[in-house]
Amino acid sequence: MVSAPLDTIERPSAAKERLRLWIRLLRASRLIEGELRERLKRDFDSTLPRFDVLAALYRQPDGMLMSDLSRFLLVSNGNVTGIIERLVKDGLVSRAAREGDRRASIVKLTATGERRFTEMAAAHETWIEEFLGDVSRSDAERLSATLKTFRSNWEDGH
Amino acid sequence: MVSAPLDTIERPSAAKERLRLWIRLLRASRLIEGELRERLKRDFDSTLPRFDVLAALYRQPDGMLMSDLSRFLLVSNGNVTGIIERLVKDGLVSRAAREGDRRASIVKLTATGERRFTEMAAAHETWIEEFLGDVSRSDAERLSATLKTFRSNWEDGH
DNA sequence: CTGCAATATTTCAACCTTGAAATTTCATGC
DNA sequence: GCATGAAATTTCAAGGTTGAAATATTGCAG
Repeated sequence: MVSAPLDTIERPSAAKERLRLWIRLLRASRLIEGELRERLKRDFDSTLPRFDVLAALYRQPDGMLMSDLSRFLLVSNGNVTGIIERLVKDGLVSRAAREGDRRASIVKLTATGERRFTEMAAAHETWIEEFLGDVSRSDAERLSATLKTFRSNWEDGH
Repeated sequence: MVSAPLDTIERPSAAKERLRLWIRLLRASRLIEGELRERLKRDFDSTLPRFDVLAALYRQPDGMLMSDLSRFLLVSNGNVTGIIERLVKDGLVSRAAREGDRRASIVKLTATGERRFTEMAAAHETWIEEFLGDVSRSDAERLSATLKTFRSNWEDGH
């Protein structure tokens, strides 16, 4: 037993590789998020959290509960309260008590909100294409699959 | 010319694939960030932004300027001001005017800060291994390489 | 019915974040 | 010397974020 396993000598451990991955993942998201934030502000006088809420509601024409939204977006309840408040004030979202349950509110896009969102979504798509256009289709598929697996495993255990 | 190109019929366009990639990237970072935030709070009564600053300073024993920090961490100047304020109050970071230039402050870890950071960093590594342990070494390497390429291309153009 | 746990949301303090304006200090051309 | 622009940082308002405590409503066991 003179030598350690090859893995620990000849290249970074798998753990180090995963740590490096996390750091790059974080930096990439921050770069992209920062750029998106800037453009949403510039072109639509809006924000990323608002965009996320609109996107979630767009997929659910029958509306969502506040708690549905916070679960789906991975943010706290109190957070959603504030964001919805502003979207309602801007006329992009409507809010009504759920039939027969005055605790729950059902939140929907208004017609204006829907129109506004489709504009934002179109711009968003071209921006992402601008940012990630250099990633080949096969890389995108592989990466995407890895991240999906990660998330499934994660959510099963938590 | 009866049929469109195969790409557009048989599977999502490369652009859609990249959009999907972005969404998964974002969700993965948020899941991990959320979990890290929770544990840093629970075990060290600290936060992710503070951890990031300590990590940056740990790599630069001679200290950094406020502006170095904000550039490296991809956050605004004003942001760094507040975080450093709290770290100084907690005794983890020291601050002094740069020799011969009273505009600039050089920020360093204190001995306490260095000790504290190494504890946090050790925990951080085991957490990341817990989160990403299911990602194989080769997947980690591939993903990491793709993200690195993306970032290089990005930073060249901006 | 009535009390009490569960559910849905809001409130609040503390912190993070940005971008723009203000402040302080430095460097340089005249 | 000195104005004046550049550089480094701070300040500030507006918004995003969390987690814990408070509020309001519902459902249900007895």
